[in-house]
Amino acid sequence: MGRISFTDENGMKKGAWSEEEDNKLRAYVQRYGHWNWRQLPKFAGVARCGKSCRLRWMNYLRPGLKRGKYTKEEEDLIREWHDKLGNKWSAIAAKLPGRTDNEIKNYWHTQLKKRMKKIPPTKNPAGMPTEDSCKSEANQEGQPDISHQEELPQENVGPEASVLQSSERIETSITQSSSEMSSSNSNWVPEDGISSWDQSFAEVESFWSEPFVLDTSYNQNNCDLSPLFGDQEGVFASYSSCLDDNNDFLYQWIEDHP
DNA sequence: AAGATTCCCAACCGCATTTCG
DNA sequence: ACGAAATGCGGTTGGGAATCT
Repeated sequence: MGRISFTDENGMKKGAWSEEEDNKLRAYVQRYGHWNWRQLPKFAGVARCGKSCRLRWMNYLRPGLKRGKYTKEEEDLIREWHDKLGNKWSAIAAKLPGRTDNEIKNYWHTQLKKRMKKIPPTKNPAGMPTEDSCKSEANQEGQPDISHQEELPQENVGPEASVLQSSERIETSITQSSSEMSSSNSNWVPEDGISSWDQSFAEVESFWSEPFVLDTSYNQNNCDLSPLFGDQEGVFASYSSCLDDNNDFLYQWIEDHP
């Protein structure tokens, strides 16, 4: 399914993603995170714009995504939260782990919207604001949008905490943590004590200039980077391990705080 | 069997918001 | 404080698959 792929006037590929492109993007993001979507496609060896890569990762390649039919519970949740929040798809998606905003949006338009015509809208039990009032109230007087009100536990310290402090958006934290770890939080130091990211980056620069080689033996929890980085492997291994831990933590936290 | 229509969903686009220098 | 760049969000579109006639 999807659109026929083609190359635009800037040499950027558009339309449906090929398996090869998916593999390149997946392998790259799983190893190094999305430190900068704009630059990422260049390093990942994908002829796509950053925006397109981000979308593909978020909606299709990201680990932990559920696919297929919606359960009754999920359907009820969507109805309930759409009632409260309106078309705040990303906020609704945050309530359904494993589902993307795009997916929920599509589901709403193709399934629930039709059915809602048959079923009268559910009465708002707690007098929650309607879509419109929610919108206006949330944006007044500097109040954060309701979709961004979740906060993470205070007791978090260390690299994770500094990342989390930089973002109050839980749903953003899930997917953005790795990029912030490296780009926004540039003072973060890998566990092995190597303090200069730039230095390390420069030392392995040859990697970036080499054509991308898909490592099919890649294992998220046990990736052997030695063929690529030699002695620098530790930098990236600890970096990627930190990213994984951070993501796991966030996913777990969301599970525990529906 | 084949053409028409509808459904579904991946992907694009434009705008808003956030971040950074 | 300001502007540019990066990122995120929601609406819309395009096209393959499924269904209907």
